[in-house]
Amino acid sequence: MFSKACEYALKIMIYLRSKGDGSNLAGLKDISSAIDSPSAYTAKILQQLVKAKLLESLRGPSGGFKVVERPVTLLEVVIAIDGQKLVNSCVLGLKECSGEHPCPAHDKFVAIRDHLYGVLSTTYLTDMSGGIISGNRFLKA
Amino acid sequence: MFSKACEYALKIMIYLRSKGDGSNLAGLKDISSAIDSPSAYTAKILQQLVKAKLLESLRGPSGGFKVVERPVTLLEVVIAIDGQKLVNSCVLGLKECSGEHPCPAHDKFVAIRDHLYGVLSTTYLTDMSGGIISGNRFLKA
DNA sequence: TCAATAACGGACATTTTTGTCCTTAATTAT
DNA sequence: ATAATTAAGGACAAAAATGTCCGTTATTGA
Repeated sequence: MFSKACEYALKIMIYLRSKGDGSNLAGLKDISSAIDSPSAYTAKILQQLVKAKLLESLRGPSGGFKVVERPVTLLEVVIAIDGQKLVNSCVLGLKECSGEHPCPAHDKFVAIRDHLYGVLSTTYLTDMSGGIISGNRFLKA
Repeated sequence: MFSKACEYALKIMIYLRSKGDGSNLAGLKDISSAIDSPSAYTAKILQQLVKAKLLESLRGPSGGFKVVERPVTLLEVVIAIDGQKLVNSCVLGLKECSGEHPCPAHDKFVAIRDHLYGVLSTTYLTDMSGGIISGNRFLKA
């Protein structure tokens, strides 16, 4: 469904939000250990999230990453890493698939896609971070 | 959502069903041109579908492929190529994600997954092939 | 000022997925 | 029988995704 990179990105964002909104930074090692991801690869994803303006970073000792102030949806994270394809492109891979020129699965999957889009676009990081803080949801095995 | 191979597989199956149930075979060249896929790669996928007992093949002149007699769902095709992961594994990639040990997105995605599973398991190739036969659904651009 | 720390960024390595090529085996029609 | 046709299957190639390494840059605190 999501690429590995996108799975990591979602976990990163949820984890960082669970650390609080304020000046509460987390560094690479902290993050990759919290979400159980390869550290160097995680660094690349953090960079992408900073470029996408979903994270802010500070260098130097006591530096790290934090989520931007405004509310962030899961959809923004997914699009930042995997692009629009999950939500836009034809499930059968047709270049052009629309009401005018539909693939055989078009209608059935419009409904699924709408459902997915609805969840991703209305679920905020804060909706996910509560369970992490209270300890009954998990970001690693 | 689906791998490229799985997209091809779904198109192959829908196309072959649209050719009729009987002794009406289609060969590799016919198929790969109908669904606009690389021929040699398509041959590999056809082999997988034969092994999965979703297709039968006949060699020699006037040979080719046809769908097995019984009704086949989209889910069977997806599982034959992409395995169980789309329907089973955690969207955030947790090894173990369940009601006992859920990821933060667990509940929201159970609903999406159920929706997807429902469509895949109740949609048959015949439901998709009608539009191809009548010419108002398409398998290539 | 200097050393330590942490993000940045480029190059490289590995693995998986996608795609190609070519030989072999089976079948049909001549 | 033989030639033509078609699927089967192995080996290889290219591309994309995932993952690693290492030097550079910015910042902090001593």
